[in-house]
Amino acid sequence: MNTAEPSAKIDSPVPGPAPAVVKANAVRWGSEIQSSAEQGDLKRFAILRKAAELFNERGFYETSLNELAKRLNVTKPSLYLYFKNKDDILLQILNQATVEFTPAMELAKESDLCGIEKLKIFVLQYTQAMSGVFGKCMVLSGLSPLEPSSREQLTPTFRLLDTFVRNLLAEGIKDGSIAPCDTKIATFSLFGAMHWLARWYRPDGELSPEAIAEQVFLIFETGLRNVRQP
Amino acid sequence: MNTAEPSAKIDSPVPGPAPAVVKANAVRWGSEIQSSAEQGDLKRFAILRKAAELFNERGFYETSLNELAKRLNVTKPSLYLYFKNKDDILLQILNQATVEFTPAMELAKESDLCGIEKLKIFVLQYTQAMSGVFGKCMVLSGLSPLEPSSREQLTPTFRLLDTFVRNLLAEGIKDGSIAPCDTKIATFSLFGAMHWLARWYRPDGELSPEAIAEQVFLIFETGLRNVRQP
DNA sequence: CCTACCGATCGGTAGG
DNA sequence: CCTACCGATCGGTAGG
Repeated sequence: MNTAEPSAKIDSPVPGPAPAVVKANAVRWGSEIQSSAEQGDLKRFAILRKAAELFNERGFYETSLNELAKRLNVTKPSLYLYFKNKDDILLQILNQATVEFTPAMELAKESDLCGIEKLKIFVLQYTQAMSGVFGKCMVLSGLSPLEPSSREQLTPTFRLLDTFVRNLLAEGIKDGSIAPCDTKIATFSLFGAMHWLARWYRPDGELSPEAIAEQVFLIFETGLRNVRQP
Repeated sequence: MNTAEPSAKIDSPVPGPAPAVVKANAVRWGSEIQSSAEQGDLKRFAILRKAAELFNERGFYETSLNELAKRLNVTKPSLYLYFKNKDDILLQILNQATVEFTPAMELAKESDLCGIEKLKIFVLQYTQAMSGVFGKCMVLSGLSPLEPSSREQLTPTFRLLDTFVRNLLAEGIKDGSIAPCDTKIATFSLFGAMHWLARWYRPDGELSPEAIAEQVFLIFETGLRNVRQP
């Protein structure tokens, strides 16, 4: 008797290809039949989501696969039907994180605005992506627990992310919307601020992710010094 | 049997450069005689330093005590003469980090400047402290690997650090040198930027810690938007 | 799909 | 006699 249906837990505010969630324990031959492949994807995603939650709460190394399995009401060997090993779980979490922050780059790129305005779009989108479970896991667990081979699989994406922002700053400096500055350090400062936010952000806080993102951008946009009253 | 005093306070007056570690097996009655207590302190600090380096390179969990001992040309049991356990090593590293960043608060507080100028002093000092091995370890390893009891021992200091900066911002807003903003988010953004820098900073890079610190502050002080050419 | 169990390696500590 | 340290091995637990 399997009372556990991990896919029933999924509620996905995911920008990416979030699988539509239906009650998986519903009529097996009802109007909304699912192929076993679809069910497998849902289960895989449920594991991914719960794993990210636990990694964020306790840390990657402090979370055992027995614990993860227990929280999903399955047994440890079941996890290996969907993932190669513990490393693979984190890798797929990080892959999901990249899926969720990629629109931030695309939306900024597609817009026909000046540098600082494009940066605003990016910062707002990216910060919100980092407030999700997968984004937070990317910030909190990072790539260091991964085996070198898994890490190398992700580095191109992160390098792209970095150069994207740096180019955006350079573009803004060129079009005059951004003050001349060290784009490398500005880029790192920006990511640092956004990632640090992901660290302490709690969904039950006072401010919404949108409001936080706007405040962060505002500080970087106009600075802290009061120009009117020096 | 534990002969080491894990709770022993770190008396090392070392904000920045570590004491030059001399070969302990050198001339026993040379001109520079050391008491066994002094030798013990030097050895303890040498372990601390090497541990921080390894934790920064590979991570806390990826570094075994055997590996640490090997790199110090001693055996693992020797480590337990100076530390209670692996947890205690990280705890003392973080204690050293707090010793190194505390002057940043004191110097800012002692100065008789306005809010934004005090903030400048703090940011410059703190960023440099974070570019040291102990500061980097604080950022990279963090408090999460610690047992709850060890973590609780440090949280007051970090809470103090946070409120210090937030109060500094409030002070600056009051004296008119800092533009009105959400001090909570500004504080987190600042720490995020400074900590992220510690993450990628390499001593062999182009820019000195001082130059980097100045750039970081400049971005937060004046912002990215070009006010002359809107 | 579960119970049971492995090979490897960890942190920590015994005796000499 | 004490300190520092070694070779050998402990119990416990991780991934699989």
